[in-house]
Amino acid sequence: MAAARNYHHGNLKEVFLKAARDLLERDGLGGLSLRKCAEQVGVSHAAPKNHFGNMAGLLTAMVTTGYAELAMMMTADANTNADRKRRRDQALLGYVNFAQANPALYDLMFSRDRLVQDDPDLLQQIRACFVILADCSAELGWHHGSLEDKAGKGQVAIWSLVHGYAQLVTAGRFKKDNMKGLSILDILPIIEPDDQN
Amino acid sequence: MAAARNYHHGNLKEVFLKAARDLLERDGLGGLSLRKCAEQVGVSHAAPKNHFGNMAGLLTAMVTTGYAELAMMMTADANTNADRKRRRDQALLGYVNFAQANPALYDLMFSRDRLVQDDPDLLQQIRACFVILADCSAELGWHHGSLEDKAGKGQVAIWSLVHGYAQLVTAGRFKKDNMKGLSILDILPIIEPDDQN
DNA sequence: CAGAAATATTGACACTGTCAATATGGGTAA
DNA sequence: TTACCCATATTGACAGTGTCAATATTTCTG
Repeated sequence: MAAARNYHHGNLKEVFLKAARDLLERDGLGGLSLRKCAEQVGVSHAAPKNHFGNMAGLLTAMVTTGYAELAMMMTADANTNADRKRRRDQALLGYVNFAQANPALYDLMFSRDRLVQDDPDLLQQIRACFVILADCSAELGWHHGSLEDKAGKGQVAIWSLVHGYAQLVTAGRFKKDNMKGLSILDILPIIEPDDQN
Repeated sequence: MAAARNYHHGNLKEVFLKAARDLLERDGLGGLSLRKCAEQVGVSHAAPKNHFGNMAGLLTAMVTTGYAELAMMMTADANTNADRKRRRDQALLGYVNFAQANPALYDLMFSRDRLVQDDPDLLQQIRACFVILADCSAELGWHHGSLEDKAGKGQVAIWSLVHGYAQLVTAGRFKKDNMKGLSILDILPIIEPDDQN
């Protein structure tokens, strides 16, 4: 069933995905190629066609697993009965940790081309991540606007903030002295300014 | 001086850059190739080597002009003697407008690979943009922390927020009913919550 | 056990970036 | 003007790429 033999590799799809992610993080998207992955795994250059169709299919599969892992990183400590604020902080820290651990994949996860944007699995994983983030924005201390307005603005705001922070920090854009060492939780108070006034 | 003839095109660099940007926005980064640009401009496939060295050089030149245009979009109305808050809003709107007008280039501007990251011109243009953004964060209504801390946090926060918003909105991630139609200024009040309490 | 389906290989093709060698023409100094 | 240098453009070649059709091998199924 799960035997790695000559023909019929057995679990080529998983092994190929892992090799592709390693190569992506090592050499960047420009250094990733189907043929290099195939060589690394030890199969012929056309083997991935059966599992991924084409390059866009491979990248989409990689990104889909990325969103699944991102959701796991955000909910790693969710089973502990901590209060909402603590769980929210854990989710945001997990989000940034994922981006820092997989910077090239994280970039690819927000690419407009190269992916099969309407892939059902991909869309589902994206939605799952957004649901977690939206929950994080539920109790932002906003003071005006209807409930619906506050919800929409809060979701846009927290997603923009954490995504922008994650991408910029992994890109090395925060290197000035007064910016170094700041975590997402340090700049999060802009969303809850009345916290300890 | 600026004559487009057979040999010695005259202003090939500019024309090539424009063709590359058109192709980038039309077909995405994956659809951009030196040879297509060369064909479009009407020169041989190796002509760009003299001006850009290699593909990374071309992309770096494109991104550098992108940052220059971004700075212009942010300061378009700066000469009018409007108050600081109005200038700040104009800068943020200009930022998002640039991203929406050049989504593929904007993505490339934050790519970690494919660019010559230590190019002096590129670094200078990035710095120029950041200075404008940092100025926008100068009067955020934060209530605790030292002046230095507030400055660093404010810069990280506003850059993260506007970059995240720009990339997510151009990626089409804000399509839910309660998120549609929100501009960067709609979610900016999270930074100035005491505004109209 | 036989045929079907899944999976992997081989070979080919057009396209890509890059480089060396060559050709062309503009700029400059004699 | 003339002769030369140098910037610029072309040509040709090469290895590497994704993709596809045709074929081979293995597993699954009735």
